[in-house]
Amino acid sequence: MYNTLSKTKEPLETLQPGKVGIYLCGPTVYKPSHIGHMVGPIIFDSIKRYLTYVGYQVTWVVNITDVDDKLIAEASKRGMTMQAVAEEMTADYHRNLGAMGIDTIDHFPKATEHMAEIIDFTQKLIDRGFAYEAEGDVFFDVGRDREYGKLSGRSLEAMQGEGGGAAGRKKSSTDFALWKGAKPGEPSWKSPWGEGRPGWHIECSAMAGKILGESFDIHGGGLDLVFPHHENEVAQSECCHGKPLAKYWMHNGLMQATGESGKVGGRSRQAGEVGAASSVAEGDQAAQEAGKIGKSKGAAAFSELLKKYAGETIRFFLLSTHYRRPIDFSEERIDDVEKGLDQFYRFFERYKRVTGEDFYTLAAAAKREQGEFTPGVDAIEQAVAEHRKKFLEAMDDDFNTGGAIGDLFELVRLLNRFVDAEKLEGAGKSDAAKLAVLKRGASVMRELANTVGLFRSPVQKPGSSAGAGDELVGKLMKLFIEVRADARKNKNFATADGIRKGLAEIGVVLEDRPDGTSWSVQK
RNA sequence: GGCGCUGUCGCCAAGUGGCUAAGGCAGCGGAUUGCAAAUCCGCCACCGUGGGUUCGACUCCCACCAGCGCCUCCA
Repeated sequence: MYNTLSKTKEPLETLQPGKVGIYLCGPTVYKPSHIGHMVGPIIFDSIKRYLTYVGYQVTWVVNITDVDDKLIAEASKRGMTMQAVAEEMTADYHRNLGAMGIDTIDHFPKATEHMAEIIDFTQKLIDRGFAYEAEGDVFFDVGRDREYGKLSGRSLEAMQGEGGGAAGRKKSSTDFALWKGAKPGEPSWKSPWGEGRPGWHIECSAMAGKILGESFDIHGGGLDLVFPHHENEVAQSECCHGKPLAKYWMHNGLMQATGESGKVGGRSRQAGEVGAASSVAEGDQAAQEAGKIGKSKGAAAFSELLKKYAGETIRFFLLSTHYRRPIDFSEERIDDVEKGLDQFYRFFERYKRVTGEDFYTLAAAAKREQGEFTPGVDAIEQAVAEHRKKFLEAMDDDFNTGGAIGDLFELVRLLNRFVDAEKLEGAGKSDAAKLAVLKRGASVMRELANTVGLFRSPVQKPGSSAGAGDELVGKLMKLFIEVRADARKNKNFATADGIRKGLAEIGVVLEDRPDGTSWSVQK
């Protein structure tokens, strides 16, 4: 796996044998989550599943930052208490995770529920000389940390800023707040330094330390958090405990909003070479349109996206590329991915028609070593074994879900080909031995998909399900199909095609098979 | 300006110092079908540009070009 700290891939060697502790930076709950917030959770949900499959016992923590300047601002804007805003957005976040099938997170610590730990942590840093109080604020003294900058690869000299609003009280502009004194009317907690609230980074250090220990295995987050958030976490935690915070740092690429402004940005940059200063603002504006989702004003709430796409579609979309790579977000792209996904869903339906069994509840190996696949005499089993191997190799190489999914596609095609070649579909065909081969292949598919949290249950696509489950609709469709079958029998194809065409226009697709006609609702 | 990432088929996207550079979407041809749909088969890439290292590079190094991120509170 790739480690931001060393900038190389390293083998996973856990602190405790067989156990992995993961801390992922969660959201600051001041606004509804957008798709960018789902990237980390989806990736780490898959990583946890995979590591569990490989044989580790994984503890995964995602924090909820529910006290923050932005939250205070949002609360006053909406005339609510900070707590009410936080609760509303936390609920939104949980709904989104649920829709995504992310149910492997073990702990969701909240900053406001860990004030004692945060204050204690801050006090320790003061006691050890790494932090200082100034008029009710407490700052981390960056100058005291020799290793500061090791994660993000920055030198202190290179970082000069004006120090924000608290410049006057800081020893150095690079110092950051551990504790902020409260202004009148702001939510606050009692502390040795007066009423106040925690700074941005401290809650992660305090809660990670409490749940996972002073040192743990993997710390994750978006690439944009490397600096300053993670750098500061490292600084305060390692100065406080005198030992490494996390052994591995994993950072996911950011979701980008696509826009036609890419060219505009390029042009203004070229202009900037001539008149350096003047074009900066221009460039920034272009970046807002084409840049990452987090800064894009048009970032739709994730819950809106879920009205259009199934959670699994989004998951598949994100998993289809490598986690460290930035992804451009556009609905066309998700549409494409969804079409590919349909290939799997159709196979699962076909599987049921052929074997009479449900793919989703198919028994499969839960652990890697249990699944070692010994091919039988059929050539197809050789191929299944190879795909399993390739899939696992891809996942072993820095969780390459994109490559792994490619193998899944090859696996479906293999299985489809087998059904075709052996003519397993159709009335009266039930060669038990061949069916057993199919089942073994499908169970490998089941096993592999489980490792990344895919195809866990049948998906209802938004927009395509309207009425489909309705009993009356079912009866009507049955009637249509019978009438049409009659027409076909009498070679009255004009009528038959007319029915099919008419239904297609209202989004119902008929498929004629040797053993009958099936129907489904398209989006 | 500093630190870093990326550039592979029309679009998306794996991957490798040397045998056929995955896969998906789109497209084209075929099998199948009364016609479709679905499925299967086949076709569709001189790996940003220019140097260098090497017996050999798309893969390593350098330069350049293009796009992108971070540089104090965005996952």
